[in-house]
Amino acid sequence: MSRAVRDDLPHLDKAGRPTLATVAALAGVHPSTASRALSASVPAGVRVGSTGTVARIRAVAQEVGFARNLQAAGLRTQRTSLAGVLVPRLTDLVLATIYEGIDEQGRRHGYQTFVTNTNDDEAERAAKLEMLLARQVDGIVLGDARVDHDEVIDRLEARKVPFVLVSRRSQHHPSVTCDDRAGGRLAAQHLLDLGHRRVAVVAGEPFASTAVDRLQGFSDVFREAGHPLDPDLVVPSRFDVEGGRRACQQILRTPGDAPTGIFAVNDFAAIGTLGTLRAAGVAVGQDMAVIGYNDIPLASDLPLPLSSVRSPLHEMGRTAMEVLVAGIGGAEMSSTTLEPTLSARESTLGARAPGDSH
Amino acid sequence: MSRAVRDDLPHLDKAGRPTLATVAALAGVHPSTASRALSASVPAGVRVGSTGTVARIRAVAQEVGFARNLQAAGLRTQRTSLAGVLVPRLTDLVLATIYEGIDEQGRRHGYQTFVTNTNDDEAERAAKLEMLLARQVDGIVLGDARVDHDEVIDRLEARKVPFVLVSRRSQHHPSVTCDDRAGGRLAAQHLLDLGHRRVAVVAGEPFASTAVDRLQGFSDVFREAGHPLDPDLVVPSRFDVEGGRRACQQILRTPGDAPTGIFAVNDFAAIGTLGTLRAAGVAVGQDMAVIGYNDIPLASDLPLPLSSVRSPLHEMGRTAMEVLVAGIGGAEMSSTTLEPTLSARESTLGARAPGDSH
DNA sequence: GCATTGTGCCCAATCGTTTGTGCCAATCGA
DNA sequence: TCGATTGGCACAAACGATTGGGCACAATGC
Repeated sequence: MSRAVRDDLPHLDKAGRPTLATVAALAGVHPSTASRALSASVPAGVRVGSTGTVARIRAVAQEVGFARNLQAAGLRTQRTSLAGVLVPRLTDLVLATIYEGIDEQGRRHGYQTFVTNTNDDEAERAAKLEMLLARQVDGIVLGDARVDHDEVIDRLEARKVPFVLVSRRSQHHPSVTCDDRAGGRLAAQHLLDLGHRRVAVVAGEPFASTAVDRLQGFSDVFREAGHPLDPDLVVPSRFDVEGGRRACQQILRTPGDAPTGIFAVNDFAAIGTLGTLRAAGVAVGQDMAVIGYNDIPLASDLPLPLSSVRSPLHEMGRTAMEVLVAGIGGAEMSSTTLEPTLSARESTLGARAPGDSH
Repeated sequence: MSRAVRDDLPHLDKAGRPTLATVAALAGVHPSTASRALSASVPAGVRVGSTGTVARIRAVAQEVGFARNLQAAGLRTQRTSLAGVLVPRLTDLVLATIYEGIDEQGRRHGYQTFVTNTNDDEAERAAKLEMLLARQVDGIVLGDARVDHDEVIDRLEARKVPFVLVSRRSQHHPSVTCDDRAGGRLAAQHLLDLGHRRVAVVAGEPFASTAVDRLQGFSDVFREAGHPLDPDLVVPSRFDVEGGRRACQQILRTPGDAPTGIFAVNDFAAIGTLGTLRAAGVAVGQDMAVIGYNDIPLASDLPLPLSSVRSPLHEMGRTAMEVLVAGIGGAEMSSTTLEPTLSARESTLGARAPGDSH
């Protein structure tokens, strides 16, 4: 373990930490030599220094606990090995999971990730983006794109910073998403197969392609089957528990025949829906089928296991970072779509499938 | 809106972005003058420039879309306005919520936060810490401290970087925590009051003070009441759903009288517990009481609302950042403890309290 | 009208690294 | 033994911003 930073070293920085000059002086070489000796990659055909010197310099660096000042290095090299990540909220497990995939893959390529919340707020998005750019990130993963026109994307293009969208698509821009339309279709077909004809949708935010596409796919299937959705039963919502709760309350207040099934475009909204139904005395799985989206880890462990459409969140994050790294390297970036699958459980099947687990 | 970065500007950086020199040249002043004109704070008694010049410089900066290179600025000023945050995992809603508090309060003081996962792994913690230090963060919030000896804390002290612990305490180091011992006592007293005498604990990770202290408080109350815990019914666990599931399986396998109540030191572990109990055909709320910890937002909306001890997560994060900022400013840092409260619901009360909501 | 004060800016050094270039000495072939 | 080569390192110039010091000029006081 590097140890005991001595206080009498030469060329310490103002915080008292050893610099490259410290190491160089102690090893009796020039800072430039120290820099080369400590740079990880063997610089191909370049002058690399004798093995003895390199070893000596590395030993000294180790001993004084030298840590390269990445700010200074980045200033010189114009690369930070930093990827910016913009997400709506990290308290949303879906985004947190995607982020983990991004970070994991980034690390494989030597990138660190700088993630920040935007709360889906336009002003905040712009401000956070500027912050990331000011910190000279090498590229950006955008997890909060708007489906139609997106000012943040415009800026990104103007600045010529490599970027990729994840989770949500926007127009033609390179993105890594799950096939949300197909996922919506899966949910719809499942409910149709179970005999439901009049269903409601907790539809999420209209500016998010995830919500829009899932609803679209869902709606298509019911229309094609001759049972088009009742527009009054399609209510927008936030993506969290509270959003689902409110949307479900509105659904229950809607006049006309009550639906027999509810599709929530997000598992947390589905849980809020379950809460509201329970408070209203509706027996989920019997009187009402509920299906969510994303298949978060706790869906199968709920007191009433939740049916859901599984999207490969972690993989989505990994893939997005892979695309970004390629883009930073100068490659052309293209979009990727991953496939969702259905996890049917008791919230739609009723109490007849106790053996479901994962 | 700053617009249309023209391509024919002088002194662009290598990525084609305008620099301070660009702005200065266009405004017909020296870069130093531009720097002063663009620095936010009015430097007390220092020469500040004529209002006309300042306005002109600012206009130019706006027009060419100048964004200060924070790397270069940080190199010169030795301040990054960056606070590092180390957490076990952001997919843990508890930590994600604390992080949001940290970030929110940081922003108030002009800090950005650089958060990263450590997965509670020692090697990863050390590596991530070095990374943050290499990026010259001004201070660090540590969300994954070990209760006993913590090597990361040692390093932090050696480097003389201001830091504060959050959520988990460790020895005498300044920390902002919830009174976990008191929280454990609340849970215990609640179960005792309901008549439970033989109870099990899904105890969390032994290196986390949160788990240790909650268990300690819980255990104390039962011992004081003359019903000491059966050590076989206290099983360590991870803090997630899967961890709770496994721990509960072990509890169910334990020979001897079955317990009538289970305390999980974390809500996700509690949900895993619910899942396992359900699969085993145990009726929670009737045959078995379950109480969790943290009172996450979905606890009240579960198909069977979960009793829990609420800890003020967001506030904990805010407070921690407040302490850190003071510490960076040179103030002495001291520990703060926040108070938990009980949220009793049907997972312990049975089906007789349908009116509970939040 | 002259000395004094103050205002508005520029100059140049500096933060800690990286990297193209060039010098010196050792090594090699003949 | 001599010239050509090359290995090993030092030099110095960046990167883009900040900041103490100082210069020129205008305003002020007497």
